[in-house]
Amino acid sequence: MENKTYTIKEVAEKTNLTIPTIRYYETEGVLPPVERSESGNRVFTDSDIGWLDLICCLRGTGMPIKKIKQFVQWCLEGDDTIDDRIEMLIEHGKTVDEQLEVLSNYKAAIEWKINYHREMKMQIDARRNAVRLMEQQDLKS
Amino acid sequence: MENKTYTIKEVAEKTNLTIPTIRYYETEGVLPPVERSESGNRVFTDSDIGWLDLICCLRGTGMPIKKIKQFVQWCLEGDDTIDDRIEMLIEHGKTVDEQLEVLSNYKAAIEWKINYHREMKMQIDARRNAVRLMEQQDLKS
DNA sequence: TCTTGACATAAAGTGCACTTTAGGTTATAA
DNA sequence: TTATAACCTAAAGTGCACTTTATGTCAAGA
Repeated sequence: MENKTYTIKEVAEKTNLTIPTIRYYETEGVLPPVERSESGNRVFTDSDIGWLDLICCLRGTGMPIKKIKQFVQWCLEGDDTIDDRIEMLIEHGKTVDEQLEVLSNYKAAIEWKINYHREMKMQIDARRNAVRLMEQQDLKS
Repeated sequence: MENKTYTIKEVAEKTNLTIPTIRYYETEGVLPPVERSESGNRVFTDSDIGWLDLICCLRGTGMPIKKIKQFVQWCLEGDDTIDDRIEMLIEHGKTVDEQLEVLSNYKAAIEWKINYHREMKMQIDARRNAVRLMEQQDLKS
């Protein structure tokens, strides 16, 4: 289960990234260099998929590519960068907390809007029914 | 408190948008046309600020400008669009729920990473201390 | 009266994160 | 053996949401 390798297509399916995006991440240095077969094709390992999962996590929480690259480079540089890495993660975690708060406030505002519109709709329907009833009255007379 | 008017600068401060962004929203038709003074300057009301708050809420939850424009246009068209508006808000609300879930999963992953790195740091420090102690031993001998 | 600051417009520019295109190599299957 | 599919690179293109620039008007204070 550990030494399995994957083609770029398989990795794309596993990570929900497109093939060009994965290549782009590697050429940008966000994804560390991937092993190659004799013919030059990328041969991905579970470790590479791990890096991509990390990249997705950081991207999905709004971290720019450049900063992710910085973090990954620190990881590759080794022990001396451990404090920098921890600090970056903690700082980033705080921004994610902020995003969560902002987002749930917006969510509440949207719910409020929905209810407001629903009440509006009730009134509109009531008015239409009233008009319809009046028209029926007119027909009868 | 209701008939107060504002300059574009004041609105920018109130909404945390830049002046060009507010103008951009109006020219794009996302913000309904704002009243003008005799000299052609925009004169904002609380209602305009309300629109901008809505726009910020929808933008901040990932709705593209075009769709916001659609929603605002529906609002201006009146009663007949009430069902469309409610449907859009409900659908959008669902995507916000998804965003919240994804984001809190990512947040958990980051916390996990932080702890992982902290444990790593403990080991690195322990190893460094061990080396330091051994060097002191060497000096004594 | 003149200058300063806040406003205006139209059009071009920017930054980011990909995506698309064009052209080429390699391995398997009919 | 030839065609097809999966991979490759380098470079140009795209889409979105603004932002910047260039140029001009207008009202108020020195």
